[in-house]
Amino acid sequence: MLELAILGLLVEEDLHGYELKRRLTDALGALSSVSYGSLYPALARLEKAAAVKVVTANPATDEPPSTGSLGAELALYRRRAESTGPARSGRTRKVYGITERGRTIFTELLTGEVASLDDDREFTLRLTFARFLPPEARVRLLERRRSMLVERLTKTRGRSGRDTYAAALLEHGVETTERDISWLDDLIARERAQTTKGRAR
Amino acid sequence: MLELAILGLLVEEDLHGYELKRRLTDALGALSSVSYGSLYPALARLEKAAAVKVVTANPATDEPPSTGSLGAELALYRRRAESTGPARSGRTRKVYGITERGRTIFTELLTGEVASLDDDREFTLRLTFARFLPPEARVRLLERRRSMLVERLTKTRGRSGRDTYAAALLEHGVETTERDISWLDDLIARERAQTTKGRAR
DNA sequence: GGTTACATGTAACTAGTTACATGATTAG
DNA sequence: CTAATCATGTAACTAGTTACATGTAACC
Repeated sequence: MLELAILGLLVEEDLHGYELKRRLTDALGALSSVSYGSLYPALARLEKAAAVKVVTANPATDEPPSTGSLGAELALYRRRAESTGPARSGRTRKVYGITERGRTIFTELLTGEVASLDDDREFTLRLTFARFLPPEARVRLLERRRSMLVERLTKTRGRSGRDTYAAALLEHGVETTERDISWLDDLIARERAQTTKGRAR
Repeated sequence: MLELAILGLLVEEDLHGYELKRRLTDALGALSSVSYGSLYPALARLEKAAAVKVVTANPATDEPPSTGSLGAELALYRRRAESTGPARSGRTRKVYGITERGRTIFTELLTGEVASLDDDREFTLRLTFARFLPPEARVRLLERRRSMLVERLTKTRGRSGRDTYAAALLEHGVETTERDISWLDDLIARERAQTTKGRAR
């Protein structure tokens, strides 16, 4: 999960560990405030797997040598001045960039039919980076999540709370899940409309 | 977390590991389908800590020697015939009961101002067993959760999604959190009404 | 008499955490 | 010159998972 998040952030811009942590904590928010103790080892693993590589110790004066795809170049230029900052650093920092191999791994992790979408954090993370997926994969993701929630509902309906609190919890859970489902329906509908329009159909 | 759940279930009735697992998976539901690989070691730890003890290999013919508190005796009798079943077993099973020490630990875990309520699962679990808490502690739990959610909201509001998906996610998150807060407000109001009534005030 | 469900347990692994160690740079 | 912030990294721990190993008893 952490690997996916790191790669997702690096797709659009080169970043060093410290900054990466900040983004993970407050951009991806409440769900995953990552610690350095997991971040740096994760970066090391990714580097060993050739998914990322150290770009430089000061990113402000660096070559943007055709990142390969996805119109990321724009963001790259914009950000370099903005938040990675001009030549400012503490201890020498290691700025990481994603490799072509990293992009492949990223897509695999993001699509990955393997993992269970019954983990809310997992789904949230994937949807955050859904813009990097082709439309069909996006719809698949949304629909897999939907059927998972429907299943959860039918399971929950069979139960009843033994007291006020358990009952309130159960009922609130059902309502929340129902809202989640119709929210997904909206997203799916929008997605289909988009696709259909694109195909001029 | 697992320890808390186990003790919570044992407060009302003696159970063996296999049955405990079933309850944890479908009674406490979607949030935590526990595996035997964590359940049995947890039981062993609890036994070593004298929080639980093995009651018997067949619970149907056992002494209910004044469990000590909380009107749990009723449930005890009810359940013994019902789900722990009459003398039915596979391999010889170990039925666990909670000890007086276990009850103390349970209450500590349940009240525990230590743990972070930013984990949704943690809060859900606690509220599930909230009936075993005194009213004041219950209100404290609800209000701690509430302020945590308010804080989450203010943090989230400062951000904006960079594309449709991230934005939709953010917006839906805000709405869900707002609903959670007003749900908590209801529970708190009900709790206060109850307390006031009890005090004839 | 074999499959299914009941039942307990261990070993190796996963994915993170906290606490610590270290050091550079900047602001006051 | 010293405190705060930036920055990277390791070690020990936490809380779970999956896969395996073993065995009983009921169902058909």
